[in-house]
Parts: sequence; C-alpha cells; structure tokens
Amino acid sequence: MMGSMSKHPKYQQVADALRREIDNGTYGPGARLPSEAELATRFEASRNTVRSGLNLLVSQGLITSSQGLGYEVRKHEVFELNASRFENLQFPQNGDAYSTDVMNAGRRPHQTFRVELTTTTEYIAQRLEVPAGSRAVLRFCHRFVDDVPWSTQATYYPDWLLQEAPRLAEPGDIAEGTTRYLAGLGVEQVGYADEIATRMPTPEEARLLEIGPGVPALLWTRTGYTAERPVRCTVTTFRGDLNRMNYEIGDLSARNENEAQ
Amino acid sequence: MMGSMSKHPKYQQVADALRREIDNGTYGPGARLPSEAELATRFEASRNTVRSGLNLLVSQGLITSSQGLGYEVRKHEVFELNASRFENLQFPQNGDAYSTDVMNAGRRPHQTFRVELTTTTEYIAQRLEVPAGSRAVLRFCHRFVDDVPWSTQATYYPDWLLQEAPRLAEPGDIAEGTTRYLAGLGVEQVGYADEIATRMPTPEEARLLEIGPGVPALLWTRTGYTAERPVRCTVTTFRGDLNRMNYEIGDLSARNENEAQ
DNA sequence: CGCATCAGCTTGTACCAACAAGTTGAGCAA
DNA sequence: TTGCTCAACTTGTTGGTACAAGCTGATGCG
Repeated sequence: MMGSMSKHPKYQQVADALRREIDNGTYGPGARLPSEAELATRFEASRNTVRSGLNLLVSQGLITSSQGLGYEVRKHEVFELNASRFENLQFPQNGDAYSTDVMNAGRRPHQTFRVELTTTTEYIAQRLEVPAGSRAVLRFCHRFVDDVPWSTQATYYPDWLLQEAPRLAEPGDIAEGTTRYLAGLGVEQVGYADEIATRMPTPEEARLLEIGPGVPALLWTRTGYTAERPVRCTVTTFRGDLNRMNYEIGDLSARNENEAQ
Repeated sequence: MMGSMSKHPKYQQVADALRREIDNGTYGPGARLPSEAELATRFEASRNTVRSGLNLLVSQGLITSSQGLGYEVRKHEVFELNASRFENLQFPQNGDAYSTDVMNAGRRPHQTFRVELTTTTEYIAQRLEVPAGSRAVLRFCHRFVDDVPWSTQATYYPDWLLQEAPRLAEPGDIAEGTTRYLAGLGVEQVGYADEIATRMPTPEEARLLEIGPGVPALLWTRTGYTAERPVRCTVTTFRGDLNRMNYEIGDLSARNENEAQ
C-alpha cells in the first residue's frame, strides 16, 4: 500500500483493484463485495472516494448495488437469439415461435400485445420508404421470460398496405400470423434487411426492460421486402446483457444435423 | 420550482430536465451545456448534486465532459458495416476490403498488424472445437479511420491447421489473403456462424478504441467452417456509438441494383 | 410458539469545503 | 506583431458530515 507511486486517482485504483479481484475469481459471479466502510479502511480512503470507484464498476456493468444489501458481482446468463431461424419460419408476430422457444428452454413465457395507429418517425419512414410523419400501424409486443422483461418489439406497417390488409389495424392477434395473412393477400416477402445497433437505453427502455445502470440495449431492426418495396419494419429492443444474436451464413446444414443428435 | 412535489431525488430531476432539453433541441448535438455552477443556481442544488445528475447522463452516453471545457451533447456519427458483403468477398484479413471501404467513404484508413502464438481462451476454444488452453495463432489487427480508433480484430487459427498452413504463423501479411491461401491448400470455407453481442468495454478495450464512459462495445464473432470443422474464429470489437451491423437475407438483388444506380 | 419491534448493519441522497488540473482569452513585454 | 504570463473560468479529486431508507437478525412480548 505504501509505494503505489501511481498517478492515477485513488477512486480509479479502488476500481482497478476490485476489477482485478473479480477477474481472478476472488469475488465470483453473485458474490458480495465488502461494504463501503470496509473498503474505505482497506484503501485508506473516504467513503465518497470508495463510492466513486464502485460507481465506475456499476456503470461498466461489472457489479450491481442495492440499498441495504451491498454490492454484488453481476452474473451473466445469456439467451441465444437465432436470427437465421426466422428466415424460413416467417416472422413470429403473434409470438408462436417465441413461446415455443422459451418453453423448450424450460422457461415460462408471457407477453402483452397492443395495436395502435401512429405516425412514422424519421427512422421508420426511411426504412419503409414513406414520408416521415405519415400514418402507420404499430403492433407492439412486450415479452417476458419467467416474469423478467425480455424484449420489446414494435412492428410498423405502412399506410398503403392497410387498404389491402385491413386486419393489420384491428386490435388483437391475427391467428394465422401476419406473414401468412399478408401472403394470402398476395403480399409475399422475399427478403429481409437486418440492422443491429447498440447504445445505452433511454429511461423509457430501461423502465420497460428493467435495465439497470451499466447495461447497454441491443437493437435489432428488420425490414421486410416484397419484390417491389418494403412492407414492414420491426424494431426489437433487448437487454444487452441477457441476449446474443446469431446468424448462420452459407451451408452449415451438415453441421447443424450433427448438433441436433 | 416551488411545488415540484416530486419524490424523485434531486439529482435525478436535474438529469431528467437536462435530458428533456436535449431531446427537444434546446441543446443540440455538439452544444455546450451550462456550467455546473450555473446549473447549481438554476436547480437550487449543490454542485455535487448537479454533478450526480450530469454523471448520470454521461454514463448513459448522452453527454461528454472534459476538464476545463465543460459538458457537451454527444453527436452520433454512424458507420455502417455490411456483414453480408463479406459473404462472397471472403473475409478481409489483410484489410483490403476495409481500406477500400474507408477510402470510398472519403476517409483515411490506417492499421497496425501483428501475429503471435498464444493459447485459446474458453470462449475461442469452444468455437474452434479444440481444448481450452491449446495452442493457436492469433492474427491481430488494430484499425483507425482518420486516426480515430475504429475496431480491433483478433483472428484465431487452431493448432492443427498450422501443419497444413505454416505461413499463418509467420509475421506479416499474407499477400493473397488468408482465405485464398487456405483455399489453395484445400481448406475451403463453406459457411460462417456469426454472433453479435454487446456490453460495456473493459478498460483495455476502452483504451485501444478510445471509448468514453457511457458507450457500449459491439462484439462480432465470426466462426468460419469447412465442410468438416471450424478453421478460424474472428472476434471484432467496435465502438458501439460509431457502428451499426447490417445483414441482408433472402433475395434483395433487384433492390440493391436499384440503389447502386 | 408466533410475530411485531427494533438495533445495527447496509447503501442512497445531499450538502459543504478545499485544492488540483485543464482551457481560454486578456493583457503585457519584447 | 509575436509570444509569454497569468487570471479566471471550467471540471476533477478527495475529504468531511448528516440523515434517509432498505434489509436482517436478535429480542422480547403476547
């Protein structure tokens, strides 16, 4: 402790020391860290300084804190999302694929659903190739796994499509699935463009998904096209710490059959 | 100011108020916020309380701070990454595709490169289907755009492959590209598995990519397979605020030809 | 035994003070 | 003019204090 000789600020030394001890297993996933008072003694720092260091680790997603309980090392439990799977399955607007996926993993799925008439943001309008602010139907889905918020999914359909497919604007599920419904009306999707982005969640997103500090959001935008033009744009928001997106490209069929055994 | 009646803590009210003003354009991208002292007066709070609020916005990636200068609203400049493009191009290990991409965008590319013999981490070993800790060649690339760090790319080749392809372990570029080199030796890639994840950067990543607080990292793992087994695993790390990953699935060829015009 | 209370731990919020360190522009000296 | 110094701003760091609020287990009453 004497000759640290470091020109780093003290709160950073605290954070670095704790990070090392978390990395090397001194404090494993789920373990409780010493209290602020104990750390203050150990590092010969004030409680405020120790708090600054801990705060750094919190905002880096390494630990969490709860009043009355203390700090504990975050444990990561990742849920794999296979984006390629939906290629043939069609997109699970009514949550069929989602529900079976979750139940197959031994979890309990739950979702809320609503439909509303809204106007397009710049972002959505650009992808649907309609004027910004034009009318659109939003079908919104809020999904939970074991009562833990998992994702929000917002699918926008452009105004012109509603003439051909009025049931899109009606509240409630479309039993056969929107993709099949649209295909039955001659609107057939031939391809997708996916965009994946990440950023810190907005307060609204943090509330809906119960995202704590230091955890980024993973945003998945899928725009579906017929041969002529885009027909839908889906923005799905995930908790970044609980999800990973997977794509398979090329011919891995032989491999996948192996893994299935 | 009088009847706020809010049970939210004061530092959160400060953060919320500033966030609203950033959202509604009072402070646009790049704008400078009032100083801590001014905000303290306006919100009738101490400097520390104002700092707590500002800190919240910093760790949410909404603003940045610099000593002596003040706080300013972060401006987002996104660089699109088209993952599907590499499907046919082969993976640009020597940076050819990267350099042309960047120069086409009117930017100046720059990269450093090194090769080293290392051992596999659990994560890499699992994807290469080799024992954890086994020997592997790491070809590491650090990329810049206009001298701003852009990405780090680490490609691992399993031990067994070095018997057939010794040049992988030699320092320096492989002129024709590693994929072509391997194909010439009969090691032909037939598919990829991509994984995309996000999390807050480690200090090491934050240093290499100059990632400030409140900005997540975007991790792209691509495992390349021959018909029999994995032959390489590439982990690319991006700044989450500067990059977006794009995939195209299905038949969008007609659309892409249109856009090219 | 069952259960409510409370002491004693934890973190959260809010304030004050002082000084360090980075930036900028005014103003002076060569 | 040019170039340097420095005052006056900015945020960064570190210490202190006090009280609020959440959690847990021990205590003791009924």
